[in-house]
Amino acid sequence: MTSLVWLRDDLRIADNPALHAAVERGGPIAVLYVLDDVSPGIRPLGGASRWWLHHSLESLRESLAAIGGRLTVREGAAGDIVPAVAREAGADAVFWNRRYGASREVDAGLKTALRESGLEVASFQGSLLFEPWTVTTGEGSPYKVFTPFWKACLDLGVHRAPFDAPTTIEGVPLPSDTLDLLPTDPDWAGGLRETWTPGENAARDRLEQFIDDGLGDYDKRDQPGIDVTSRLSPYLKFGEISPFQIWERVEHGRLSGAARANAAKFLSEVGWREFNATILFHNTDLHERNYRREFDAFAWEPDDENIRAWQKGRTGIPIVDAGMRELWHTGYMHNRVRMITASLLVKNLLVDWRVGEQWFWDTLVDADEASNPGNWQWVAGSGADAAPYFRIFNPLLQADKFDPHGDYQRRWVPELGIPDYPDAIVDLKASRAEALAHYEVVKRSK
DNA sequence: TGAAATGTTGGGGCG
DNA sequence: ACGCCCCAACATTTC
Repeated sequence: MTSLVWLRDDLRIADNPALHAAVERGGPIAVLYVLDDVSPGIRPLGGASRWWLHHSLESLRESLAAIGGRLTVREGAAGDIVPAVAREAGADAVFWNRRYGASREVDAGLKTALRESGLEVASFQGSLLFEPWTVTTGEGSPYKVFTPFWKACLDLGVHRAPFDAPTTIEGVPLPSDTLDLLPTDPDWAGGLRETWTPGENAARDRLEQFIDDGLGDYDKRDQPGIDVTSRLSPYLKFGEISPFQIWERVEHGRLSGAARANAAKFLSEVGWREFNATILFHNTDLHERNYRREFDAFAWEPDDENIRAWQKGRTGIPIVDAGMRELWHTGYMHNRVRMITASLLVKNLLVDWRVGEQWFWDTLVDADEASNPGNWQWVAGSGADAAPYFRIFNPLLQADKFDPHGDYQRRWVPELGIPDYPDAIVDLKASRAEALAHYEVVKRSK
């Protein structure tokens, strides 16, 4: 009567439907995480994400140990390892929470194979409030525009409250690989350590702190110099907190008047995560291919020197350099600045959005299979409900508008105002005109 | 979840 | 006092 719970992007013990099902079933529970960089449809984690994962697994190991459980970690192809560990554990049931990208084919194959060998297998809804196939237009097709999508979701309603964490489980000790996912030589993770505490307990603390200190001023969230965003994205990406827990706390928990006034706006940002996941479900190659195919005709003009200047935060445009340096140092960038830096790369520098998407994938601790390419395509104009291509940010005006006192820019670019701060690598007026000229091809091939 | 170009309006200076 | 012009300020259109 042993169950195996296979964890992926759900590294938590509270509100974990697969773990909950195993607890309800009774008997010993083996908990497995597989670091799988090899199965088809898997996109290997970037460096910053691997750093986060390392600490997240440590945290999970402690949380499980505190209630009697054990965490087994293995490295390799999940399709081989999950059945093998099920055998080692003597499990007759395997539970997991569903994924929604290309790797779900791995899961489907496993479900069939495990059932054929006589095991009970069940998958659960753990990381999305609304599963992609349940949100459709009147015609039964997926939504392409956020606002009607989110309205349809709200009409459906969130169908369950979070599950409590189990208070005690009987773990199954199994041999475990030792994963060291931390960077060495050089150790570039100093800024990440200063900035973040991965893990389920820290996720809960972060949510509470956001509700106390951020949500009431959430109408100022577009200002990167003011710390009012939730910063929950990496916790959500690794499933250290679930959207059900966020929903429950914000929609039904105690809030100040000001926080209550901003609750719907914040939850709609959670809605964008749902929207991108739905787009990914229907377009599993989202990070490789234009959602709007007419953008295949766009003639990108990548230039290695420009790309390097952008990556290193040496474009000579203060708000852009600030953002790229925040990213490099902390594994994170304020959302408004993500839009500004992305716009410069794609529109002023005419670099294919996939180049920027890959850089963010490698450097963000919250790099998400759906949100990262979804948002890059949003900026590029090639995505679902995207910003029109001709909507080109002027990064200097954006900086005036959203960092009017320069607090954010000076924080990350301290040499501002000193003579050795470089000139801009691109003429904003001329490159804007050139971008619009390039866009003509896309318009014609529509 | 823009920006720039172009158009319109109206107050005030001034002949 | 009047008309003309200038030009912010705002609105609309275009990309």
